[in-house]
Amino acid sequence: MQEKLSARLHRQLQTDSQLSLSDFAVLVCLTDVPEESLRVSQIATALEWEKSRVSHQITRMERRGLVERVDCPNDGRSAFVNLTACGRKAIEAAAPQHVETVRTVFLDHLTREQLETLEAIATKVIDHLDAEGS
Amino acid sequence: MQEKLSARLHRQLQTDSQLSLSDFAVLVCLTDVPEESLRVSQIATALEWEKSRVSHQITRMERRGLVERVDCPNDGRSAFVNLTACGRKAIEAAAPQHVETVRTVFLDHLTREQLETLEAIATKVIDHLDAEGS
DNA sequence: TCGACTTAGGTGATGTGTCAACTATTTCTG
DNA sequence: CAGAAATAGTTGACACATCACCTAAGTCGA
Repeated sequence: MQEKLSARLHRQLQTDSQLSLSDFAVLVCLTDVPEESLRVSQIATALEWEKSRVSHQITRMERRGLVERVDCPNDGRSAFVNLTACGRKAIEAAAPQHVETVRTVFLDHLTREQLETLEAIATKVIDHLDAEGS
Repeated sequence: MQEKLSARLHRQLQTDSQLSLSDFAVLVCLTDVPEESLRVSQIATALEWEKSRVSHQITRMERRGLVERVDCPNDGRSAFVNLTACGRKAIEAAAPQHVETVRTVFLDHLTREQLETLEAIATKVIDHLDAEGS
């Protein structure tokens, strides 16, 4: 189910908005903060991605003009990732349709009880995975 | 949950047996038939993978000696994929530990009811995805 | 203040997955 | 039977993920 769902959501986002789920995830992070700017490590923490994964992803997104890297003046090691106008436009255009798709291919098929059970499962399994140190 | 689970299972399989989940899936297909041999398209159907994905995967596995390609005498277009001794050894070594990991990181945390609910959810969602033709 | 350690991030190799285009071989049909 | 269409599989380009390793910059104790 999970593989088919991801594939379906990925295809929808890609077709309708030329964004991947990874692009979308990063853009959501950035739009979630008022400055529309985060350091690489903050994105990594938020998404639970490796820093190298974030770095590669940002490189690709920068190439397409969705975000831009800006050196941090306080700390010469860090780099800020800023949302560009193009990136903001992209996610604003993509989000409503994406949310709608999540509903129609997934949420709408679940009863409230089923959703609650799934949430309980996920919480339990994730807690255990996190506890054992991955 | 799903991402963390896949990551965890992948890491276990990779670390303990030098196999990826994809390798494992292909090997399972092959060991499931008495001849230990399938055509590319049969693997694609069984795993619901694109034929191109299968082809790439087989190329990589062939390079490592897990499987081998054999031309089909009846149909010049087809190719058989055969399990090698090395491949059989690999999956026999990997399977018990992998199954055990699936239990300890996932199944053991679910009650019978939760498992049944999850199954119902998956069936419903998958049926719908399949029905809409993608 | 000097050197060890840590932290932030980037890079290249390799494996993985998708798409579009391609070759070669049936197979079907007029 | 000739040519169109379907089928089997491969390939190359690119996006994505992980790993191991690297650099540069800050931090901190002797």
